[in-house]
Amino acid sequence: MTSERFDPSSADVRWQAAWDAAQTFRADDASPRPRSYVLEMFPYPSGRIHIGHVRNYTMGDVLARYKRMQGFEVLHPMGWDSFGMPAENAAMEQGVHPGGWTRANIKAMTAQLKRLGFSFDWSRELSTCEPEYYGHEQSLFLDLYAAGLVTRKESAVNWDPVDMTVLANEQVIDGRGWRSGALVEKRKLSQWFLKITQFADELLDGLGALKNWPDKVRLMQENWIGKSQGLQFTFWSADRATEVEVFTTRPDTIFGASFVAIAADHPIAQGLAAGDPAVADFIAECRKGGTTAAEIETQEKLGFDTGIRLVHPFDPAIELPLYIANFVLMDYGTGAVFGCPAHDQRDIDFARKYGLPVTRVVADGDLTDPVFVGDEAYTGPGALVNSRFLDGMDVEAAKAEVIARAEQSQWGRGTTVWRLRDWGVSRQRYWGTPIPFIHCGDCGVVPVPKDQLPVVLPEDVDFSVPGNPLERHPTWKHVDCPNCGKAATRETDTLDTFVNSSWYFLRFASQPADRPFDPEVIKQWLPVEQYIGGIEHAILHLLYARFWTRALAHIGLIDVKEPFASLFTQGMVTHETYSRVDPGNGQVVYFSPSEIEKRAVPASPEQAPHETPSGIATSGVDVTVALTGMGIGVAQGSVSPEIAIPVTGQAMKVEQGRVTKVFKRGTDEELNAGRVIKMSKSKKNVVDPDDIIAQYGADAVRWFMLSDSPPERDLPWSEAGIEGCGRFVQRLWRIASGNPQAAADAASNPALHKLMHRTIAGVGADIEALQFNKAVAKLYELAGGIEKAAPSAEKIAAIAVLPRLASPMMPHLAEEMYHALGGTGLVAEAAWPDVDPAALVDDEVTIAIQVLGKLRDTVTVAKGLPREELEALALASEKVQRALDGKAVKKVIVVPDRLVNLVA
RNA sequence: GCGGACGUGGCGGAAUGGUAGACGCCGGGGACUUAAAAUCCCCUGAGCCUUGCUCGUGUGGGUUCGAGUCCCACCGUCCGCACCA
Repeated sequence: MTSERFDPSSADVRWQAAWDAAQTFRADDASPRPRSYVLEMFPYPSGRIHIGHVRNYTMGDVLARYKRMQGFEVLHPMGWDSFGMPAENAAMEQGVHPGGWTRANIKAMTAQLKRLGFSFDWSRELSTCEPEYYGHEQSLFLDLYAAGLVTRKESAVNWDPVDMTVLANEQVIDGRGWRSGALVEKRKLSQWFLKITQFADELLDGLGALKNWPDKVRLMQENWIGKSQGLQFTFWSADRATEVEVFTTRPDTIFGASFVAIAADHPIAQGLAAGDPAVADFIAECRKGGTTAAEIETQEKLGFDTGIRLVHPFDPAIELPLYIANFVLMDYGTGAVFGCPAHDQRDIDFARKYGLPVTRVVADGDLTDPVFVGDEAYTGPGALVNSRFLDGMDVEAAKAEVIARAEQSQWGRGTTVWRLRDWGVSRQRYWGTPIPFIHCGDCGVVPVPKDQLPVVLPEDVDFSVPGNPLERHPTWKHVDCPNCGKAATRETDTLDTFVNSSWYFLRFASQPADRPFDPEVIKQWLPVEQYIGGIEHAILHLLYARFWTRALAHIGLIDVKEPFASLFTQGMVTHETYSRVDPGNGQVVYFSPSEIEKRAVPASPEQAPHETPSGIATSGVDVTVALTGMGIGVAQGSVSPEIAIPVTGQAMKVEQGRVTKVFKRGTDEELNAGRVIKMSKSKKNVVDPDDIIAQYGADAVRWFMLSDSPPERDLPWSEAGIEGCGRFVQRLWRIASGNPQAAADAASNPALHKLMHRTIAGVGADIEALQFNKAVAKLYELAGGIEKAAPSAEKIAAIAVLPRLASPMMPHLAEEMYHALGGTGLVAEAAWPDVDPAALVDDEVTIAIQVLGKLRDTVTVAKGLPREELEALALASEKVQRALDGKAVKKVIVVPDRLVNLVA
């Protein structure tokens, strides 16, 4: 019972229902099978599934399905990272409730995901905005608080005085709120922090064990944590009235010091400013500087000599001027440094500008002259010079010596400074996890008792006025103090949404109603065997999740320390862009590539004004791209003339097949074929997954996501590419439905037998290595091999194995093929085919014969032929003799079963 | 500026130091068809004096019997960080 064509529109839903009915993808905690936890980063419910999600989840799905076929009990869950700002923005813009908006989005996106046939265990679906999730998060937060890992401290935030809200750094544009346009103020607020710095060392050391993480991500985290070892010590003025604590990673260069500099925000600078308007002016000048990358780069080094002189710790006779400098950061180290211009580029820039001494203390080869020439600091290795007792030591020895002496004389100590800050988790926002604390006039900050959890976010809130709706809710924040019973108020800050995503992988593994998770169940699933997501989460999300896992292990709730054994960061899905500068207002207008089709039209109206564009390129006529005229003065919805762009970039208007106008290059009407970039609404180059599933079926879309580009690189979307995938789906279907009867006397086909087993082994290895593009190529080869083969038992066997090989990637088609071939049950539950190791061994090999490293001939011989025979065969070749041209062979390189290279 | 990745046909890309361009897309030719779609077959890096030869993996050097692959320098593209003491 087979139809001519595979019809995804009926097959997809049919098999999705079958998997559902059989509970195929339900992970069983009680299963005797070994465990495999495959996880993709869960999405924010923005409204629509993006093609990038499709790529991400397809990769995870292939691995999860393959692992299941390999006999693993697979946990492959899906859920929603559903707290966050877009819901509040929608509430303000559209007058809807954040919860309603979010839940409607989840519903729509769930339907989209189901259309793709992903093998998710939907019974474990979770949504972080529901009390069933965030209530447990509050409980964990209280546990961390009890363990001393949560603190409250004053911290500066970006405050938008019009919207009455705190802004993230990314929301501050040119010093103004992105929505209100109001000048942003720095405000000090008492905020909640998680003590991630307490785990800085562990988080850094732990990276070393994450062998299956991309080096790039480990390096980014390492830099983010930013460990620096050095010496912290105090400079005093001769009269002991001023002391400046500095930190340096180069204590060895202490005899090259020529100034001390403090940040504009440093207490000493602030103190001086109070009594001296000139200092105050200078500090104001420093603050003016922008904070963007480009501004910092071009910013000049500025300094202000305070007039204060500090004495050198090793010799009171040496005095150093104390400057206030704009390049010193208050929030790193101690907010003060000593400058050694000869060996630090920043310091030499500063010293040259203010005429300070530049003394060489590390020899650059034979250069030992104390007078340092030039404007480029020497930061390389060398021996200490001009440094008294340090002379002759190498840099490392000198560092150790200075630290030892400082500690002995008690004016300094060896120390470690981190770039990593404690994690501020307070958000003055409505749509987040309420922080479970109560402020009492008498008792201070009191944790909400666990039996009163969850602290539920009220739904009846008002977004018509700016500010945090929790603040002005009539009843919500008013509670009695759990401690003394007096009237008190709830904390109205909510948790950073990164907290939600810092432990969701635990809740997926185990979700009892009465506690966050069951440690015994966690033990059998964690760590996640393979985590897949975007590189944009290389630092924050992945660092926070690692921290939470360690913190929970630290307080004994779990005993896994690293949540993700392997990490894979996939590339983006890109698409071409088309744009044009609108001559009217000078703004760039984008056109959707979906409106573009290739066709030939005359290159100019002059050339052939009445030619009808045909589908055929003829010589002398440019191949052009025709674009319907959305956005070029044509009202949407009307019948548009077309805009055609020849490959050279010149655009023309085509009406009813006639070129009526040319948008000349170099004029203000030029139309540009832009770069291939990430899909984005504003560039009008998005492709909606629903549209392409409807057109080609889920399997073709999945297959495209895996084809061609290596998964870590960007994948360029193309219409031709997805069409090719659709064709391959049909091709496989024809193979399976073609009824390949082997004639009784048909010759056997050992080559196909080998190809089949090579493919089974290769596809499996490629999937495990996440090299899906290679697995795809191997399946194409097997399909081609089967099609070319004459009827034989091997051909029947190869066809029979095809559904199982295709199942992880094209699950709906695979089920259909499996049943067409008489399979019972579900191929999704079938075992991955066995490999015959004997079939992987070739008994014949092709030997390359080279002369002087250049290929001259090949011979096919039995495997394992001895060297002498290979050599003789090589010399017997006519082509080789011609290449040798009578020259004597001086040397023969033989690589058995591979090649012979004759050196003449 | 610092750190990292990458550079192979018209395009996406294959290639444990050992036959460069697997596989796919595009393109060309043919078969089938009244015709089209679909499908199938063949060709498809460049050049040439075409039984074959020469050149060819960003550029220039090097190591090697042999380099897309290893080393050095440079050019270009992309990404991350950013005055971190």
